[in-house]
Amino acid sequence: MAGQVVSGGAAPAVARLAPTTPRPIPEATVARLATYLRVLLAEPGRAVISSTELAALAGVKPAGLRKDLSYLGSYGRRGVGYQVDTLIDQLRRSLGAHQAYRVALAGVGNLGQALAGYAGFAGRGFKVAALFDADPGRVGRRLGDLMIHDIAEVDQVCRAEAITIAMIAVPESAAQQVVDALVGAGVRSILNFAPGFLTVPSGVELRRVDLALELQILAFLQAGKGRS
Amino acid sequence: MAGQVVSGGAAPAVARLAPTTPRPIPEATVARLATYLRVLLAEPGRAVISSTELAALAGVKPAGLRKDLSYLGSYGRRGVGYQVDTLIDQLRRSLGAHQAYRVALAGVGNLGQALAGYAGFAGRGFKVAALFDADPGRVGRRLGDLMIHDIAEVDQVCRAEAITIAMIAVPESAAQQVVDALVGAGVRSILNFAPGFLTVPSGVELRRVDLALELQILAFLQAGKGRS
DNA sequence: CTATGTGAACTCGTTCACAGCT
DNA sequence: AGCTGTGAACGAGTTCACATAG
Repeated sequence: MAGQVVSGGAAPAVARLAPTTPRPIPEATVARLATYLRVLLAEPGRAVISSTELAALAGVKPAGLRKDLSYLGSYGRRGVGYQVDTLIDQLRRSLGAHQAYRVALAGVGNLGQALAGYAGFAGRGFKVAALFDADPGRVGRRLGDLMIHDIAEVDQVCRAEAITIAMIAVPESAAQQVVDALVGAGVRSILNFAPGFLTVPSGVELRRVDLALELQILAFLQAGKGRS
Repeated sequence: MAGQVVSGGAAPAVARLAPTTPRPIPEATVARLATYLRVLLAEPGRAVISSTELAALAGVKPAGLRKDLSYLGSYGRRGVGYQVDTLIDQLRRSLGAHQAYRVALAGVGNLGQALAGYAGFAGRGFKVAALFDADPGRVGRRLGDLMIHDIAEVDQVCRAEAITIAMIAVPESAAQQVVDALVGAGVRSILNFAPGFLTVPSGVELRRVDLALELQILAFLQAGKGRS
């Protein structure tokens, strides 16, 4: 299943026996681990931090934080806390955040342009490295320092750039065929901003961000149906 | 908080009079209900639909769909299926989607401008009705058909417009004080696009959309998938 | 004595199988 | 017979309490 993806070369020199990572990490935990990493990086000049302190900064409970961290092994000192730089390193390793990912973006309309210029990606290890659109009026133009390619070139460009992660912000009617094209181009992870149900082959991850849905949930809660 | 969950167990002898929802609806179900509504609205000229058909369109399993719909009462006909217009009406009512919500948007930068112009909101019952920013270079300018107000005017404008839902797309460093200002202005539901942990008083709902986080989860799944 | 690591209880949501209308 | 409605089993994830290490 795992298609070999050539990225930059260099095989990991030491295949060290993992001291720990026996358990599968729940996705909810992964999301929080990313939060802990972000918080720690924003807390400079700190040598050691306790679960209570870090939990407060991240908005979770201490016990839950310790359980989350336990998934990546025992990197805390009992009676002391966690060594910050060690913890950052382990979080980066577990999240795969030790490298910078280059992502493709399909759909350079209203939302797509914002994603292409979103400053929040860079600091978290992501760089929008290729733009695609189907509109002839957009293809060939530049956005920031990138040229907008025709969606038909997705295969050529993604393989040349070794891109395996993509975001799509195209109209719902075009979403499925764009997904198919991306998958055909070797993309294995897709973040979809279009509403609607899309299918991908097994081995490809698809996540959806539905902006209107988030508002609908808020409206529901406000209407008092989910009272506390 | 969620009180004791009284699991089902209605005695047959007790006549049930209220047509309204007796059980609390899980948030995960609410999200799917909104999906069913969207799918149904995109399926015109259809009188009746079965759980199997609707489930296929929404990408869920038939049994799960029936359980979801059961939270809003029994509006299906056994042996037949669901009356589409009745179902749409009930979904709208339960979701609070029978009315159009007017939402405020704080932060009219890169992402904020995209949200202000996002076409997907209108069809789902939301209209961006007020814009705010702290940058003097933006305040007073127009975006679409709205004027950008100074964030200091949030109280005045939100109360005048009776706005109770807001989105914030401001830098992380300003997010908490913007939230505080919105809450002070009577906003009870906030969708936050800034990373970071924010606090709100009880009675106010806060949801977060972290774009970089979604990519990080994808990167994790791609790199270190639980299997081993 | 302090703070971590984790088994175990508990809560919440999903899946299943079948009972109950039409 | 067909399809819905739902109790009950199941599983994932969270919380808790305490054993454990420094």
